[in-house]
Amino acid sequence: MVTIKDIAQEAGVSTMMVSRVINKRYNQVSAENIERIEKIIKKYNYIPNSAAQSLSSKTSKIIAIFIQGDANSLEHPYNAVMLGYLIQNIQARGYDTMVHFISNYSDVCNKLQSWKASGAVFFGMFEKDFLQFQTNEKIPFVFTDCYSSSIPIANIGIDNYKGGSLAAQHLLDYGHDNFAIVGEYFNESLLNQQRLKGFCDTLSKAGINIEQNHIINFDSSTATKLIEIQQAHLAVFAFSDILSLKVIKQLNEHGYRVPDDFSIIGFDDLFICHLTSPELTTVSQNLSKKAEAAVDLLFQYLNYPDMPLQNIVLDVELVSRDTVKNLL
Amino acid sequence: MVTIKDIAQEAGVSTMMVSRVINKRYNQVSAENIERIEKIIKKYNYIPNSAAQSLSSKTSKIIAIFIQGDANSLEHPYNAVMLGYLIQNIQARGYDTMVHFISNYSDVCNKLQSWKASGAVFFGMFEKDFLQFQTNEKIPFVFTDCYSSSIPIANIGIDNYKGGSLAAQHLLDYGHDNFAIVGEYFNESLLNQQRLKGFCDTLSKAGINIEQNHIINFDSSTATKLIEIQQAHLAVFAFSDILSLKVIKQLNEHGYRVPDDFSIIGFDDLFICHLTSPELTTVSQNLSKKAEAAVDLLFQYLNYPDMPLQNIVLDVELVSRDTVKNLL
DNA sequence: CTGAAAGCGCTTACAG
DNA sequence: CTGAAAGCGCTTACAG
Repeated sequence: MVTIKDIAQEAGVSTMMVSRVINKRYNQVSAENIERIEKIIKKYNYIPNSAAQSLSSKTSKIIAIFIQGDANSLEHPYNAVMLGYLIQNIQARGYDTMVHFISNYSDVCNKLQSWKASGAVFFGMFEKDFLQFQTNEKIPFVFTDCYSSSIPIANIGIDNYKGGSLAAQHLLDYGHDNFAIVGEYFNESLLNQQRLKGFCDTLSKAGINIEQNHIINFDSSTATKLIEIQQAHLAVFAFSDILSLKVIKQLNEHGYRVPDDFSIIGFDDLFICHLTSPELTTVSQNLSKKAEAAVDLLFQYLNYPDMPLQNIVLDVELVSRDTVKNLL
Repeated sequence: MVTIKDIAQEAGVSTMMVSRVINKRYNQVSAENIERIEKIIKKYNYIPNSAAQSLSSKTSKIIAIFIQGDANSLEHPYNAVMLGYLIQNIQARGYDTMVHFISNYSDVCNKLQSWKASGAVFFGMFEKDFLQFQTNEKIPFVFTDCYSSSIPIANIGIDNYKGGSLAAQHLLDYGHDNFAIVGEYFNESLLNQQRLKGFCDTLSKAGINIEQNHIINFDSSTATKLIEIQQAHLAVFAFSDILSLKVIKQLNEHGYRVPDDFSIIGFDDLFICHLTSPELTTVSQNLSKKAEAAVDLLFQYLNYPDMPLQNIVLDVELVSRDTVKNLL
């Protein structure tokens, strides 16, 4: 295994010179030496030992990604796609990515400490305890979709209120006046509350109020409930695309059709929704941009540790496809 | 930051004793010392520096996962789920996972060398060049779904021939006598050829031969082709679940219904297929087991480097759901 | 069962 | 622009 010492020897310089070239501190090395050293590096296909670099510099070019839960998390396309884009963006910056599933606080600290990671990205649901990291560790953290009111954190999120509002407006535009909402974890998630509020506020402005029993926590009897409250054509706002598919499936099993009997509008705009027929009308968020923004923000903290914590809110847009019936 | 030296000092022993305890070489330490040292480790919540460990031991508890392609690879649920299970199994063994998207040979060598990874898992499509690793590097490698005839590699695959055969038999059992096959990359992938052969051989035994124009390379005109060759009810064997969904969608757009007008049978049995209606009949492979087998095999090579290269073939089974019409 | 010595391959901090 | 010295935090290999 060729080391910095071998390169230095062959170049007739000190190891420090080689180190400077490796780290692209070109202003500290003569042009002549840069060229000579790089040539030898290439000749031997020399790869620096990351562990040695880490040990002496007390940091490493590793970004840790923490996913709440276990492997099943990646069955949800949202998480899988998000993970993919995060890794890609991290890789594009010359850093390596470690991925960990976690279930508790100490797991995170261990992984971060032992590898001296440069930074971390969190995604999935995190309880308040998790958010405290920010204070206990000095390495930069970025959360995604963590909408916490109490604790200031660096976060990349989307405009959930607007998403709910766009969904409502679209349905109103298509002449709907009979609504239901299907979600999960209403109480535990600020995200859902924002979508709900955006939806209800917009309907409210049009003089429509949603009754409490039209707000449904998804389970196996959701279709039954929807059918019960269906006086006329009912428009359902589901809080994710996957949830939309599940609802459509349940309705189909009861012999009802979308969009003929029920309209439905989802949230996320996952690739998978293009494979269904009818194609899902949905509130679209751009995961590619979201991941990029998360990594951008992380590297800003990496370069400027004293930068104040930011909560970045990305835009959403409505994508009209085939699951909302035009009643006009 | 507390180090092995601090622990040793407080325990009144050498750093070697602490190192032995950390590495669980308990037979080299007195019971008394084990207890004392472990208590102090816990007290300070001491976490070993992985870089230091790696530098002196010339290895690290890192497994690298290489995915051919870029972030888009994870849009395919198969890849995403597989990745999740792999990470989970690696983590369960106390190792950390680095994930890399790769497009060429040298990327792999760099990553493996610089971190002194203990082993690597490959998934996605790999050309012959990639398979050569096995000889150029001494760290253990496991491929998944790499069906190479020429070069011996360690691989976890499934019984694709049987999968094709099961699909054919199921359709025969349901009274079908009119068949088509939809796949991708027929020529580049031994996997597809095995599925094709299993399917055709089984039909052949029943006295049925598939005409060449019934073997279709998927594109946007696939439904048109299927409709053209549909004399009676046509049974389509698609080489993946995702492909099945795409075919169903195309057929729906032409006004045809599954399973009324066409029957379809997929391959993989992804979670996502339970969300569609009708639910997909498919050849099921167990990704959880596949990932576990891959990690098991990798660790066997890690522990017994001289073990001969194995090609493990996992079983598949047919899962009958709602996309195949019973013609009897 | 125990420990002193040397070294892994780099970077930091300093001096010139 | 250049380099000698020291050290990062562990483990290996050896001796007892």
